[in-house]
Amino acid sequence: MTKSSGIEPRRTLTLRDVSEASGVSEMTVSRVLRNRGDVSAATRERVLEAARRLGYVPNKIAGALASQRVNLVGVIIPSLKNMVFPEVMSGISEVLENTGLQPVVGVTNYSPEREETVLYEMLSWRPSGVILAGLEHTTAARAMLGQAGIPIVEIMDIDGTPVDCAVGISHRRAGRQMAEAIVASGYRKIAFLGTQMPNDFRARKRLDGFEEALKRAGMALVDREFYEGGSALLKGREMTQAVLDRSPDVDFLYYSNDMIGAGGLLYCLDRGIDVPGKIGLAGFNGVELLDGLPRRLATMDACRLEIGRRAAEIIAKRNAGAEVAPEVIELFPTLQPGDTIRHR
Amino acid sequence: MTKSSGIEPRRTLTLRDVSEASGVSEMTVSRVLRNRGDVSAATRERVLEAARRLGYVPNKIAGALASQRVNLVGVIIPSLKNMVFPEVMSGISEVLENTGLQPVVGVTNYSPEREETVLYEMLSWRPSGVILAGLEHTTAARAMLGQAGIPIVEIMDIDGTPVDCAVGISHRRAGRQMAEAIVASGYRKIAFLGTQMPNDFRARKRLDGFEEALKRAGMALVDREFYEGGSALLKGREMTQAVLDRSPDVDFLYYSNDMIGAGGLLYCLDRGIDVPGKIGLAGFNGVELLDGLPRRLATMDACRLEIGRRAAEIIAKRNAGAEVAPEVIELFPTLQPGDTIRHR
DNA sequence: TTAGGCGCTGTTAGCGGTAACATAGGCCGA
DNA sequence: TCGGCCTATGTTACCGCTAACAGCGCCTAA
Repeated sequence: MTKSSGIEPRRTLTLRDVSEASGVSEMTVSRVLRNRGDVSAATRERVLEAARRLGYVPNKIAGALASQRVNLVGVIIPSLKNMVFPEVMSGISEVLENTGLQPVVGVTNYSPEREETVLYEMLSWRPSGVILAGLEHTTAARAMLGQAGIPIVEIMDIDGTPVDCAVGISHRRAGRQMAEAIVASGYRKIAFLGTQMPNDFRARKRLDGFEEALKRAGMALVDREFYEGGSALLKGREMTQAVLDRSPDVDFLYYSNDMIGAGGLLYCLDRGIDVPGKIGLAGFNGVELLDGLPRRLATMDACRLEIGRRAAEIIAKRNAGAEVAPEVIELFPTLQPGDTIRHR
Repeated sequence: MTKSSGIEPRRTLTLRDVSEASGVSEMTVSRVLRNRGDVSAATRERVLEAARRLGYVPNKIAGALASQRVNLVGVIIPSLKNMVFPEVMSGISEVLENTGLQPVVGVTNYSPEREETVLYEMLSWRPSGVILAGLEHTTAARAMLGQAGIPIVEIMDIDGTPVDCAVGISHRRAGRQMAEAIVASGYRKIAFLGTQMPNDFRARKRLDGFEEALKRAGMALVDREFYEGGSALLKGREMTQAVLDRSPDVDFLYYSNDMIGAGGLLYCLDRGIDVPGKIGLAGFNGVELLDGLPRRLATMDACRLEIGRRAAEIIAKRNAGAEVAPEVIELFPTLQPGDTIRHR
């Protein structure tokens, strides 16, 4: 392979190429391409034509270095497989779309160490802001966030102390509310089914709140079951079976998320169990999927879209120059009783 | 808010700060931080200590500009809400993890124009490679890809001409195979249920292949139904009801994806319809979710994880200096008959 | 007539790193 | 003793772009 025919992009194009092709200085080209400063219509046209013809793509690396501005917002979340996070992303993208800012996603797999690494990596690109899930981070991560000198928004959870801003719900309260609703409906033998993950702090907090409310009502969980990995729907079935076999007198199953809750619901229906008469069920998140189930699972909406939106708005506002004080925005999930908690 | 107490990071730190704090040149600090070149153990220790103490985070923007190397790989996909893509991402991340390369996701919402914009944005960061879904792009996007001078891998689909490399399955063939299996099982009145999206080229190709095979068997679709947006599971129910009401003699429902297929399956079971005796069902993708359903939906695995892996491997190999020729890697999905196609 | 302003364009000096080369000392064998 | 070579470190010149300012013609109001 020596030299092939025709016009070939030997090296990637720079402003200089466009400048030469259009007969103006690099600076003028830069101004045209960024729509900044005054450029005559004629020149602008000439430059744009040349840029288009050459197929010039600006080098943001150089631009960012020179201008000390980077239009990126780091978003750090535990996983993409849990539908919750793509929905948060939607909210974020939607708001950032009109601000010139662009989200960049990093995934931690629920590992604080991984989060620290991802954060370091992100900060090294000097983004205009960072949005990250949860309030629990390694010491080093907190230090980095504190030093970064950019807006930071911790999302999903507000039970704790944020580094800067926070947008989310109180999972402890959510757990409490669900417990209260269940108890009020007359259920007495309640079991919990959830993930094993020690780093799913929010699920943990929901359980804490749940147990706290039970205790206050003079009750306690009669059984609990945990899982790890695999198809959540299938795990929901398996865990439900395990619990019902082990504790036949259970009359309510509280799941740490809707997916396993849905699995449990399908299992109960398969078995012809009277839901919500004999056994009640509830999940958490309010995922869209539930709408298609034979019966609507009781759940609580985690305000995912709204959380994303609000977080992005904070970043955008700060980025536009507003000197906003650190703030905590609490959103309030609504309990959707569906058809799996009996009324009374 | 004037001046607060203590050590405050007035401006962000640079190599010079670390260099001054540790008494060596910037170059030596740079070498230590990148583990490149010879540095004495004593110096290395001193530098690392200083960097750690100051909380220095390298500036990759400057580094990238100077070294002309960017360890990013752009990944452009239609959506994060369709579980297929997070799974492809997993495959990509898994492979890139050990290469020093890092994926950066962009989402197009199935819009070619949006894809063009996202691509332009990404290329302006001069990534080491680009992975993008599908073979259909705007003319401008194709031109950019051709000019970029970096490895490009188009994934998911191989029915067409890639710009550079491609990894995927033949959706046309997949549709054909499914049709053949259905016909071979004795079903005769077949309906199609799918998305409205004109830009889901792969679903379109599956349908094309499907109809082609039907035609070859002397048959044709007896009905078809399309949807847009909303909960796929619920839409699957609704569409199924619509089709069954309209065409009561239908004996097979072919869905363009598993999610609506699952909705259809739940609907049929609710109605007490004999599946697969009276009506057979099939979807596409082989999503994990299906494992938890009361009955296993027939489907075809789209090789998502493997596609992600292979694509990332190509980028990694090229990035490591290998002069690989453009290649097309075809993967072969396996038909999983599940419990919703009758045997015979 | 002229100072001042405006519209447009160019020049200069970095942004914060890294490649490539230079240098200083120490050790070795011939 | 000396050249050669290695190790550890420093120096210099950019990478491609933009902020900031300078310059030039032309118009306008005093």
